[in-house]
Amino acid sequence: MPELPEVETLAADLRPHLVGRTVVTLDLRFPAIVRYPDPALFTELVVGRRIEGLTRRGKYLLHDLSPDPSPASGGGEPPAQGERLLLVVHLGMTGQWRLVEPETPEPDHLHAVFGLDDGRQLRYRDVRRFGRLLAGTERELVAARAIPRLGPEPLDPTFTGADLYRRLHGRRAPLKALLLDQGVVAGVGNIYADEACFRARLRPDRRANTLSRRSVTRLRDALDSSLRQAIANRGSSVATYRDAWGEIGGEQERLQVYGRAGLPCPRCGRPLSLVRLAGRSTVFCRRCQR
DNA sequence: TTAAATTCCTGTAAGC
DNA sequence: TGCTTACAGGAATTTA
Repeated sequence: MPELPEVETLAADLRPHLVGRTVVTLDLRFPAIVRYPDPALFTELVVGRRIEGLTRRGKYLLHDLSPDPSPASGGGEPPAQGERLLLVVHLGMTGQWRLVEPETPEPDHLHAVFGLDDGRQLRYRDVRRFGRLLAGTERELVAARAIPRLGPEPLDPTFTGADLYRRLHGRRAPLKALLLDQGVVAGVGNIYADEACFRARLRPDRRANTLSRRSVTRLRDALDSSLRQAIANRGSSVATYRDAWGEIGGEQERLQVYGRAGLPCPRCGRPLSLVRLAGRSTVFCRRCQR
């Protein structure tokens, strides 16, 4: 599933190809994949705009669009904070965002095709349709609750153990449930929540309010190293994740606990346990994680 | 406000 | 072989 490292890989790969391109056509095969605004308005907002930037926030891909459909050369002042016009893509579980030549055969479950001014196509494909497309200004999307308030970026150097501790203390939910809460920290999903808990040697079912400051600092560092290693390996392809070129990542072979229930713990060799937590399968070592 | 449960969605695999 | 069932899970929504 696409989590922070997978979305980061997509953004970095696509950025040099997309920045400067203009969206000239949009073929919405499954209009309900557009969650905001309505599909007609979405099309109106996106078609004719130039893509001026591509960034990631949490698990969201943010495409900055030119403020004017037919921008005068030279450009004006950059938009005020919150006024950036964005094309937003969230991949959900099985979403794929690919840049292809137009003659590339069409796969099943293709929901949107964006034609670019260089002839290539940006295709949104999503078997389970948990993903979504949105467009609007940053301010508008948040005000309309089309995008939730997101917690800090775990790889931001200003995100400290003390910061995470403040967000966890007083919460009685299991640690894992809070790591999955995008309002606590953005971009972490089931894979890297389990990996970070293992690295930090913390049981994922520990009540968050029982964690010491020291443990939470270890957890912050574990999140950082798990996510950075995954980015270095171009993400995990555990199910249907593919990069912008349709290729798989390399991190799935290096995961220490996710998907390895019953297999030996990489640290102590005892079989890894499987439990259900926050509605998610959760794998951890009963001996190494306390 | 918080926590837990429910819902959406379809391919895959297990069981009979 | 063919059918049924459980399972995978991000996050919005609902319930307590």
